[in-house]
Amino acid sequence: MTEFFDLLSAEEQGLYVEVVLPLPLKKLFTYRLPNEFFELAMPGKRVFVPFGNRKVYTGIIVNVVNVKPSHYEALNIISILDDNPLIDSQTLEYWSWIADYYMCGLGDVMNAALPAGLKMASETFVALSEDVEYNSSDLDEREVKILEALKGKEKVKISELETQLKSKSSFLKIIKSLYERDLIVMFEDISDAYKPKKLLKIKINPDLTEQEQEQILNDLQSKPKQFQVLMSLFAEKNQEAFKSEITKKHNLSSSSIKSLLDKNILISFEEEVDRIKENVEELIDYELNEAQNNALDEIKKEFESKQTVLLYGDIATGKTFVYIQLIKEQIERGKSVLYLVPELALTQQLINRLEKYFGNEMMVYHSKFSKNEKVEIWKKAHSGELKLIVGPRSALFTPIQNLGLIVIDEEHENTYKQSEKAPRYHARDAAIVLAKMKSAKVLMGTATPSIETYHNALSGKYALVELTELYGNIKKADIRFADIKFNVANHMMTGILTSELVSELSVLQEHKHQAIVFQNRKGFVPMLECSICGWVSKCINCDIALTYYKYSNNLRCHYCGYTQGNISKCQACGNQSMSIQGYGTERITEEIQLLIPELRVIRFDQDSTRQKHAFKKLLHEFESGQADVLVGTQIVVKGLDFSNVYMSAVINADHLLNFPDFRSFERTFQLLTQLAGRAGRREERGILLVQTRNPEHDVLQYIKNYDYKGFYNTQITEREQFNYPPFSRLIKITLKNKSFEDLQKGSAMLANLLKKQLGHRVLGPETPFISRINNYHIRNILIKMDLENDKPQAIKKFVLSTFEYMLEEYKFKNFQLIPDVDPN
DNA sequence: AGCACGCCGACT
DNA sequence: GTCGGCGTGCTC
Repeated sequence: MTEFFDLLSAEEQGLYVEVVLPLPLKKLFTYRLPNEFFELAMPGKRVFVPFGNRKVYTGIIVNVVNVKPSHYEALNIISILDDNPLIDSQTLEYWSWIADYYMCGLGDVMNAALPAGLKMASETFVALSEDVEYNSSDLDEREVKILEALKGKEKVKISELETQLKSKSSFLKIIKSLYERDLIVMFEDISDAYKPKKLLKIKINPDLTEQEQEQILNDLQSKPKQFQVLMSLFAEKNQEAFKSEITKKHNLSSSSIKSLLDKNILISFEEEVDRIKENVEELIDYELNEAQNNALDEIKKEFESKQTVLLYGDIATGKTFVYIQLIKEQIERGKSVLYLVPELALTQQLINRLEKYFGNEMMVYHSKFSKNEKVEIWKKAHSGELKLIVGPRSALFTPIQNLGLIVIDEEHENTYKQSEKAPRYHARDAAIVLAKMKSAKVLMGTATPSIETYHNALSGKYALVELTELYGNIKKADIRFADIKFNVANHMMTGILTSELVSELSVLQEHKHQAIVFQNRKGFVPMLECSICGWVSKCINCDIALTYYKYSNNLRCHYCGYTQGNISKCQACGNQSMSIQGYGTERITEEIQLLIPELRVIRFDQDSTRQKHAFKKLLHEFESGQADVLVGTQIVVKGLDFSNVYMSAVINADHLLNFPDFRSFERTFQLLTQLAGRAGRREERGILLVQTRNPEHDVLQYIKNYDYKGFYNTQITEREQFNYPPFSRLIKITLKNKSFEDLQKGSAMLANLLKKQLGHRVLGPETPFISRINNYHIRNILIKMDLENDKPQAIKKFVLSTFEYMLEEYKFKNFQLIPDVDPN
């Protein structure tokens, strides 16, 4: 009786699943569960669901419920993709935390967390109808083109067809009309699902008796090629090998293999292989020095009572060796480790080193890996096979099992914060939350802690361990200032190079030294200015001066890519007196070259390293001594260890110091200290030469004296005084709109709405430094939340509901409102 | 995010 | 008059 009743109620109500979709939408979507899936449905499993009138997406079940949605008819799910949940409940909880804390949708988190190969979506395909016959004269030129393109093909992605034919927007209409005349068919298909890679293996037929084998060998005397194949297989383990490998190794032809297969002497079969090959070099060992050993012991002791430890150690104290030892111990205990690095491209040396210690148990999570490769790493992590994953912030989402420790190298790096797109998370902070959920430890290391982290370490929230003894014979660089003001006053400047820098550069070759020259990209880019009226060529879409490129002799916008060619004449006063202002790396390279022609100078920035291997090539060139000077942007500061660099130089420190941002001093300290660490790492003491108009500047003096603590003290006082982090939490709201007036009105309105409730916490709207990008005008509103008295989650909720309220208002529907929690 | 619909300007 | 641009709304 009860059974019958249950059945009836299931029939009446049905079972439903609430699903996250990998889209930037806030809500979950509810689907009906057909009877055959009742048993299989559970949170964490992936499902295929229809969405909109054609698309199919991969979603993840968040809840299984038995309440029928009241306002709409739920669609059925198409299928369940996993036998076991891909995402466990703890991970789902973690995702929700990120979504709530960073004010984005769960779908945004899902999108960031799952590799593309695990969230397949349908794509529209088109193909010719069967037995289609058409008369070209009945059709127009473009219709014929489409039909021609489809000829002989099973199916073509509609998006590919569109790009292939370079069609404009009438494309879809033509497709539609062809479809209505039954000339073509359209259907949805899942493209690019993960496919394991399979290779063909060959093996000596195990059914052959020994006598038969001998007989065959005898018979094959006259066929030396086939004989050779057989002999090489006998040498292999299990008398089997991958076909492609064995042909390569012994220079065999596949035709001789084929005849052996035909004769049934060999058999063939497919075997799944890893796409990611590990170059298992011989593992090596090392020994810690006394200081490192002490640090290690201290860290372990602190871990007994604290979750998070900050290892504050100067550059070149060998922090990496301490990490390695800790990782080893974790692995020995059956735990696994996540090792976060700021940017993989700049960490090659570290990765090579780690590979030597951990070989196959470690894997790098690289954004350049293909879809399928990423899925393989994911699966390996999921299965517990991997013990160490090294990667950038996104590696935080790999499903590593049995997590015991997260290492965050160069904790202060701002690349740990994702700002461009949701989820706008800070990997350092999110890692700490993850570790807490998994009862794992966190070790952060840096020579220049962020103010927030050091504050937490001093206040006892984190433990603090110091490592100050320099490794080997390394000496800290001598930091000197070259006074631009003095140079200018005494006519000693050559372009932008001070006499001090020139004289150092001119003796480089004589002393067989190398140098690194740094120029901040943001601070000073070359632009074209009229020397009579001061008019500057600006981008037509963005509020920003166009950057001048010498080699292509044109102007380009860094934000939208707009280019402009004809640039000899001032468009305001008409004079032919445009001159280059500002100095990019290109101009600096040129100036050095002009002054000291025999110096070999390499330029290293986003432009010169855009091509895939250009980066490595340039690095190698410099490393092997084929160049004397490396000129570059931020990229030269980080992680590059060149043993022969005697000097690093900064073209203009004032641009760094004066950058309008409460973190600009902190960043200057970090940058210059790191740069100093790049110079003179052998027996000889190197120098960091800083060009500035203000050598007496407090911050520069702290840098010169390597006095982080002194610097920290001034900073923390200032942060407290102006109520900046770590004494407050920030939410930056960016508003974007095409209409300038609407933006003005809307941003004022939002600020007022927020102020009504939050009062003095709300700052702005403010016009950012670059106030228009791609024809969108931009305003910022900043919310400072009090750390002690405010409830951040309540404020965030209020902010989001205010967004909704505002978007409901007429004219404000087309606003982009982008919240960024803990902005950089 | 994608996709359809519907409203306006510039062209065969 | 139509083509094709873009703003608006909706997706279980």
